[in-house]
Amino acid sequence: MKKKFYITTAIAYTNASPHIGHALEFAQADVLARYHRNKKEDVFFLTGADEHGQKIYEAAKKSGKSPQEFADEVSAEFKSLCQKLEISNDYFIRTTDKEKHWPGVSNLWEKIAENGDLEKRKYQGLYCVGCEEFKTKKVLIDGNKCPIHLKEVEIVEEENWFFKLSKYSQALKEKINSGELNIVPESRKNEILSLLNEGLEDISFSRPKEKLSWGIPVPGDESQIIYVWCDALTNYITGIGYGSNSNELFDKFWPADIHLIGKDILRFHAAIWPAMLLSAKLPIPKTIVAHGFITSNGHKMSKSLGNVMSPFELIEKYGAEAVRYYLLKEIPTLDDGDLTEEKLKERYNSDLANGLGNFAARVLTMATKIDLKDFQPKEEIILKIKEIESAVNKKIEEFKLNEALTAIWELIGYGDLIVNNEKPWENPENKKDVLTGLVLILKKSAEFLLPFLPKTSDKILTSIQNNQKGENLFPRLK
RNA sequence: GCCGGUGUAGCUCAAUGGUGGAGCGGAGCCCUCAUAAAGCUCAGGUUAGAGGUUCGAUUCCUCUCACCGGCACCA
Repeated sequence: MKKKFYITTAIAYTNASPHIGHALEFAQADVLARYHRNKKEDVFFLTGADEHGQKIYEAAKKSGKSPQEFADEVSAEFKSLCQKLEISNDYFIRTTDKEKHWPGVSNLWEKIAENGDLEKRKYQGLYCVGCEEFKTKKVLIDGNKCPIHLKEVEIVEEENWFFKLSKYSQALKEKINSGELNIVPESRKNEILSLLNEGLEDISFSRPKEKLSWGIPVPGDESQIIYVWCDALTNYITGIGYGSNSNELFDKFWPADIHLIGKDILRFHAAIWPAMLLSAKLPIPKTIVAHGFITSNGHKMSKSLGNVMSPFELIEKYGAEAVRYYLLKEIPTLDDGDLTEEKLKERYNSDLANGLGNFAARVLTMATKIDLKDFQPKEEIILKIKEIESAVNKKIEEFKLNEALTAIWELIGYGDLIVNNEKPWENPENKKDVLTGLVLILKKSAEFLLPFLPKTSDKILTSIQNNQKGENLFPRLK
């Protein structure tokens, strides 16, 4: 039986257009999905959009649209980004999908309720009338003033459904310690463990309809709307059919092998989500991978700093493959990384134009001039390729995609060196064994690169197959 | 405040209890199959600072400084 592999990204919150950070997460998940597909595993790759919540409701109102129209438009942008970045997702789940998503959320809610883990309680909070929302003590000025309105907050009571998260602190700790729930990287795992050591508190799982109008109603309690966590996190199972009339995909793919997320939402994925599943008596995900953020010139990207980069613009200007390459190579997979257009150009020229592109051109130019049938590459080359292959696989499985790329480029550099040392152009007929080796190196490089740069790899492999030089893969940038 | 992490060549980072490495950028040399690409050589860096353990530490311990992250209803 074929091994299955189910990977998800976080679903994007559609209160604003995609930014480069979304592109990073898409690209990383895409590499893993393609890698496992190439290993002939049965892969399902899910991404999607979180389209509920008061923020979206208000953003829609501001732009004079209905919340659904607004969500449709922004979601379309995310779908378009996926396409332009060559993301190979199998489905795009939307939380406003009443057919695909809502029934599963209601279903899961009921399962959790059946287990006695939902309870209606009075929630007492510090409320700012100006903001129309509750504030935590931490953000208040002088302990009682709203930081935006500088007015004293009021103590307001409202009713919420609460999820008894506290029950699950110990169970989660055991699952994480035993490795049943794996959290990558180690430092993030330790953060979660220390959080669990302090003990989790129950959390509210719904809001009164007056406070949160845009969302899924609580089953059996029309006065309340399901709050974001219970709604959004559930996408990971509704995206593969949980709660629908066909459980085929769900039965096959759940639990997720990897939830790839940003480090900012780790707590929700490492604590709340598994606790919900435990309560509902469903299997918990196997691995949660938290990636870092992109800075620009060392600064966090923000609209006020004016250093926000549009992924669409970068793709338009440099091509999807170049953007993918930069995100995957220059941003360490599990850490923060920096992106500027200047660095992107530098990387493009040094690695793609002068490295891969030029190597492909010089090898193909020589190789296509002569007939290479029946020649064998040297043993040494075959060994080198094997060594690189196992390094690449190991790095990918450790989620160090940038280091996997470094290994592939070591192979390209090895090939360049052979060309210089052997000078096959001087007497091609007597150097057929050398050229055969070089073609093999190029072919293998392209194969290893398939998950990272699918289009480029295809072009190289096609050129080799057709024995044609093909187009200039990455023209040098000025 | 509490907990954790990091601090190595201009930049990004790797490594080891015993004469400090790679990639990129920069300088020089050289070849010409190739996208004026590739290859070779060069950076004299007190491995943040101070102290300790040790025959010997950059790698172990302590302290100081700097920076970063976590400490729950912002998704």
